[in-house]
Amino acid sequence: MQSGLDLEQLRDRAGEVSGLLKLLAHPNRLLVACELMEGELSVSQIEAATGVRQPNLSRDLARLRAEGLVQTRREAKQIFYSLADARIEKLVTALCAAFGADLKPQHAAGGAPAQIGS
Amino acid sequence: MQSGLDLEQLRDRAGEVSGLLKLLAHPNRLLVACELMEGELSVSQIEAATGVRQPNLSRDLARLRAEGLVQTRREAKQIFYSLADARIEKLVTALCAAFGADLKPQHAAGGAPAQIGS
DNA sequence: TGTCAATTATCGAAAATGATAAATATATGG
DNA sequence: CCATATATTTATCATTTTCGATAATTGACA
Repeated sequence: MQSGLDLEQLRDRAGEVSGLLKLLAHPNRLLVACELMEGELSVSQIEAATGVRQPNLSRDLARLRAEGLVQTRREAKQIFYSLADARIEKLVTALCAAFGADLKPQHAAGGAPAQIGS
Repeated sequence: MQSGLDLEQLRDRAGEVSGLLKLLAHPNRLLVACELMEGELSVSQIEAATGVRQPNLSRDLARLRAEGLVQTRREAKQIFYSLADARIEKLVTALCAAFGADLKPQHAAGGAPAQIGS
């Protein structure tokens, strides 16, 4: 029985949630989020860890910043980023739970399929 | 200790995962996914449930179809959609877990913030 | 001034989106 | 069989957003 999930709550917040998803819906930003899950990092460190080129990385970071998902702290020439919103942490953790475990095609929905595709 | 999440696996699959996120990173498609979590639905039913206009809904469904995330079954004039990929179910379930529960700003990361903004 | 760290600006190509119109498939009634 | 209605998809259009790459700019410090 695919019973009582909190589907209603998710539906109600579809806008908020999808907005947040969009922020992680890009490999670079998802990578950044992953890195920051382990703690504060400077931009250069993030660049090294993710391989994203600086200007683009900076733009992505700016975007996360604009949405309040990350914090910054300056130390001399470097700027350190860290997560600042419990929602990303929850989301990334959830993603780990969903994908970290294996992921075989274990589905078996309705009845007999009948693809439209043509 | 912010220790052993399956972060590495998530990093490795950043491309796959972010691609999947992108599919749900739009209110309409997220809504559709939510509806289908409860079972098979015809296009008109989805339209009624989500309020998305038909041509756009159809385009979104086509996209989900193209990625193999949904199945279709024709019954007379109507076409019924259902989820066809365990990953979305896992993802939506994870989202429910992450957002269905409350969601107070319970963070407290690094040290003293020092926003860049301005 | 010069250098390192990071951000912003800009350009062009590609993708996404909402809206509207046209097309396909499946029935049903003459 | 033809006309028509229903259900759904595909085609376009215009607008906006996104993205990678490159160049220019700001901030901190020796």
